[in-house]
This record gives sequence, structure tokens and C-alpha cells, in this order.
Amino acid sequence: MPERLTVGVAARLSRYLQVLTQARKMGKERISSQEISEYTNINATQIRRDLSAFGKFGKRGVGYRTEGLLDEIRQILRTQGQHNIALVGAGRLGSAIASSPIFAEHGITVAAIFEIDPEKIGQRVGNMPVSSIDDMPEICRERNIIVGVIAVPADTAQDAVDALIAAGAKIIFNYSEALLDVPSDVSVHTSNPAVDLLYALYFHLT
Amino acid sequence: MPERLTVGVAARLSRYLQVLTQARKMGKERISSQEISEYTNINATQIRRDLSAFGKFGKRGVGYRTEGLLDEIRQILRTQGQHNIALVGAGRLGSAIASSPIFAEHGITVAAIFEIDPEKIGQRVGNMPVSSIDDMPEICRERNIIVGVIAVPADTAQDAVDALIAAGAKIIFNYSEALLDVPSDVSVHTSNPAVDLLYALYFHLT
DNA sequence: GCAGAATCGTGACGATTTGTCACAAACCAT
DNA sequence: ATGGTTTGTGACAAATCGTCACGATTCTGC
Repeated sequence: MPERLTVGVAARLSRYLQVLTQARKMGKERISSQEISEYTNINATQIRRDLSAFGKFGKRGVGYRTEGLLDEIRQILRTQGQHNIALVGAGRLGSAIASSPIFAEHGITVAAIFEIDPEKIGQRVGNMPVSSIDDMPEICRERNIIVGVIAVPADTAQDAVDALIAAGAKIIFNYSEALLDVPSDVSVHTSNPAVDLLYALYFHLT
Repeated sequence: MPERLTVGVAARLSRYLQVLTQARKMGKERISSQEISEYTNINATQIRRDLSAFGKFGKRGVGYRTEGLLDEIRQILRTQGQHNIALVGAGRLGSAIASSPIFAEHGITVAAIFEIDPEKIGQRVGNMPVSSIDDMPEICRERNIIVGVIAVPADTAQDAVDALIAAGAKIIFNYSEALLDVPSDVSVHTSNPAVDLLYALYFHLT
């Protein structure tokens, strides 16, 4: 059992987690390394090797119990607790994120929604009241938030990040098109569907 | 110059493309491998090596021209043309995607939006009329669409995928929580922000 | 014009990671 | 019991990546 996961292993375990979560929802009680391989395009032998490094989770001739394997991977990734995150931006994307059930099943709660636009402050988005950016430091500390999600246009993204960092955030998920400058102890994860698509297209074209 | 990019190289080139696009928008005319490294967490030497495998794009002592490098990478990834994609689902997430400017700057056009809900058919979302799923085969063939984006709830996702595939789609971007079954000549890219977040959290916790 | 700083391009090499084949052990269904 | 299935794991080759090093080139300041 490795002391600390390498980037590659952690990335693959996350993929397994994703597939297993979906599989459980579809009612699959058991799943084989071969099936996980088909959904993830990760070598089946590698999957078994990844998992067996932490214990013998499967049954020979049968496969893995979906539920059991989920718990094991959560334990390995140490993500069994509850995590509160803050969302900045109550527009279309922000609303979609706030009302998505996808976070809840992984123990993640959107615990605060912030906006700059005074018009939107006080409104409710997916059961959460929209707060002012000015209240961010207090709310984030109180709710123990270290993860911030940026769902604002590019021109206000840096302001949103600065506010989040001032309020104590250490992990930023950036759904804007802005390039964000942050201190070295803060990590930024930028998502760009268009680039992901170009990447996929490259491998499709023969 | 390699005949065909490996998965790793293509993935890194995509990251560079993403950062360069953002950098250009921020008005940066030049960028160094060191700067790209800071934004991507990819080794600066590796970045230079990746790029120099295709030509000498940089100027010693100066760095790379943002615009020029963008063009070169687009050429390497063969993504300079126009691509039409279809979107299924005109809910909050679908609307956010349809009206996002992020695709246009990479030559990607949301050329059709489909819905099952008859209420929404005929409405406009981000300048596009919402079409019925029944018209999918005709519209997709006519507009040469091979990429479909799923932005519907999990319970109708498989139906949406089946329709897209019947209409000729080969690449599916899945923003639902469903596990999708597709023929082997179709690739599925599932996005799960919650799992990405757990992955990021793992590396943050010491 | 020159010194110095910055940055690219590239060689070399070891460390790490991944892919692949193989096969025994365990499990299930009949 | 038998046969088919799937895990767990060893062994090893192949690919990838990180790192150090260093010359070549370009810009800046003086």
C-alpha cells in the first residue's frame, strides 16, 4: 500500500469512482474489471493492479461489488467526509451547477452562492439564497469553505478569484474563460469544453 | 515530426491551446515556456520539447508569440476548420452551453438544439431554435454533425444518445450522470465536476 | 557596441509508469 | 465434479517523463 498516490493512480481511481457511481445508479450490483475498462478505456489488467495495491476487493470468477468498491476507493482517496464549496455567479451556468444533484452524492454541498450584481442578491437559486461578495470572508470561514467555483464572465473572474482567496479558498474551479493569477498555495482547475472537444476530434479523424 | 500524436502529447498540446487562447484574450502578445508551465503545471522543458518536435516556433531570449503559437498548435491538432455540433437538452445547462462564447473562438458552432419536451420546441435558446428529436437525423446529416452534447437528466440520456447515434454522431460529450452504452465506433467523454473536485481535494490534503 | 540577463532548442540519462502476456487461485452454475 | 469466468500477481519490455546541462539567440541597459 503506497504511502501517497501518484498523479496517474489518483486520476485513474477518480475515473473508477465516476463509473462506479453511475453504475450503481443504473442498478448494477456487480462489475468486472473488463466492464470498467470498456467505460473508461483503461486497460483491465491495470485496473485490477491499481485496485489490488490497496487490498483484495474483488471475488475471482465474479468481479467487484459496486457498492463495496465505491467505499474502498473513497477511502483510498480520503473523500468520505462532507465538503462545503462556494459558487460565484448566479447566472445560467451557476444555476445549473447549484441545482445539479451531482455534488450531493459525493458528499459535496454548495454551501454558498455569491454574486456581484445587486439585483440578484437575496434571490434564491436551488434552495440557496444568493449572498453579496462582501459577505464572503465571513460566510466562507463560518462554513469552512476552501473550494470555490467560478461561474462568472471572464471580465469579472479575476475579481471573483481574489475575493475567494481573501476568504480562504485554496482550490478554484474555473468555468470562465479567464486566465487566473493566484498565489502558489492555491490551485486552479480550468475547464474548457471546446478544447476537450478539439482533443477528441483529433483522435476521431483517423 | 511524428506521424501521429500520442495521447500524452495531444493532451498537453490541448492544454497549451487552452492557456494560449486565454492569454491572447488577456492581451498577452508573447509568452514563455515558463509562464505556460505555471498555468498548466507542466514542466517547462517538456513544453519546449513538445513544441520543438514540430518546428522552431519560439525566439530565444524572448519566448513565443501567442498568436503564432496558437496557429501552429491548431495546425498540429488539425482543428482549424469549422465544426458543427448538436446539443440535446434546452434546460439550464443546455442554455448555458448554447449561449457560451467559448466554442465560437475555436471554430465550433452549436448548429442544432434538440429537446424531447414539446413545450420547449420552437422556442429560441441563444439565437437557435429548439428542434424536435424527431428531426434529428435530417438536421444532423444536413449540417454534417458528428459531435453530440448531452445536457439532459440521467433518465433520458440513453435515449438522447441513441437518437444522436442513429443520426450519425460519433463523438458524445456526456454532461449527464448516466452511464451510456454505445457502439464501439462511438466515443463517449463524460464530465463529472464532483469527481474532479475529489481528485483535486486529494492532492490538497497535504 | 557590449555585457549581461533571459529564453529557446536539444542531448543524455535515469526513474517511473504503462502495456502485455501469462497463469494459478478462487468462484459460480449446472 | 467440471468447465467457464474473473481476480491477483509476477515478469519484462516499451514508452513516457523529469531533470540537468549547455550552446545559441535575442533583448535591454548602459
